[in-house]
Amino acid sequence: MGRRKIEIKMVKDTNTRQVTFSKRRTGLFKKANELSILCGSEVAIVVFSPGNKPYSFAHPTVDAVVAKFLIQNPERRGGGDDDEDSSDDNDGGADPDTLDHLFKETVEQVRMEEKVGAAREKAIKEVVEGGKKWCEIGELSELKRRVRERLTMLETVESMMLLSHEPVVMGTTVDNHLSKIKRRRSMM
Amino acid sequence: MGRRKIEIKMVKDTNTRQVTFSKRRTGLFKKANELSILCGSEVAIVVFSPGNKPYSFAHPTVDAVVAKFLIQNPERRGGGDDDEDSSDDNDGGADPDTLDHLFKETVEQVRMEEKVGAAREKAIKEVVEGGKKWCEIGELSELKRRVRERLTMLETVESMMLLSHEPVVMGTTVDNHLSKIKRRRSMM
DNA sequence: AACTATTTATAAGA
DNA sequence: TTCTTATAAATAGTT
Repeated sequence: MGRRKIEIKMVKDTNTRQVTFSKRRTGLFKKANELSILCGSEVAIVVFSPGNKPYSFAHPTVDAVVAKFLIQNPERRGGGDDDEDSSDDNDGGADPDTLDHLFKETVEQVRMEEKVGAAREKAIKEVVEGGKKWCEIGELSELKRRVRERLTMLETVESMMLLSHEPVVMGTTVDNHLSKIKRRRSMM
Repeated sequence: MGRRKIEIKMVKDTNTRQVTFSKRRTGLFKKANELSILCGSEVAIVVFSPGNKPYSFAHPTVDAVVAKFLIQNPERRGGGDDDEDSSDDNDGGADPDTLDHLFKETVEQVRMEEKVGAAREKAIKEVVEGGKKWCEIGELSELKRRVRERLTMLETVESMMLLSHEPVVMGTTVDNHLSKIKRRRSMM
């Protein structure tokens, strides 16, 4: 697509490589934009330049699209390189905004978290194994505090769920539920 | 780029839209592949077809690239639509595999988790606010158990870090550290 | 950053 | 869906 045909292999000259990156990244994002408009599809692209600067294009958002992807593909884990995805043939969507879907989504998001958590553990292990000195333990305590908070939150939600098995008046707020819980607890 | 020029706007005919999607998705992934080879860059693309099927291309992996992106861009949160990223001009890389970098990465990963956690909370709240019935509380307990496990892990790691302030013999394993910790605890 | 000679992607059509 | 092909678009090398 230029004065000459080029082979698709690493461009050696650093300068040329950077220029190629710029031009092609622009082209790629333009194509992605057209695709999202023409077909109304959600798209997310993340790419790092040769100098390791991050660039992204997304519609509506990297986070939204990637989260949706990870949720729909929970069992794609551990795999390898380059991947084209999606099983096979005729386009059938995921289930819509059913309650069941919401719950599954929730569970999958937690699984996702766990994955990230595992990566963090690995990183920490590597550091500790290397026998490095460490001086930011204060930050770790902060993390612990946050995890504890989340545990509390989970327990609260659990209570809320239990309550929601009762008939609930439409428009009832979370706060209402919470005060119900508190009342129950104070009765114990 | 075809027999006629087309306007970039939603293709109305469902069939044509699906065909356009297929062709353009292929083209987009091809371009992404070329970019990653020519410039040695990491790339990840996630896109949903008009029928909501997920497709992805990545080098080396969607997870790896996206995680790296989220880690490097912790403060891009809350934002809106279409985005091109990266501040401005000349390509300067992120810091290499320093210890400090590892720690930051770790902390950012936890932040990422929290974000996902927040999304989950939101989903749960929506369901509970809607006053829906729920029957899978068993799953929630499972989540609680996992969070508790993580808290334990964090505490262990903290101890390991404290120990690692001592001179450590190269080749010392995590298990060695753990037994040291256990010994200390039994002495308290 | 611009400029073009070329190569490449792709809209229609089969 | 896959292939063909006329044409639009992207881009490699150059300035």
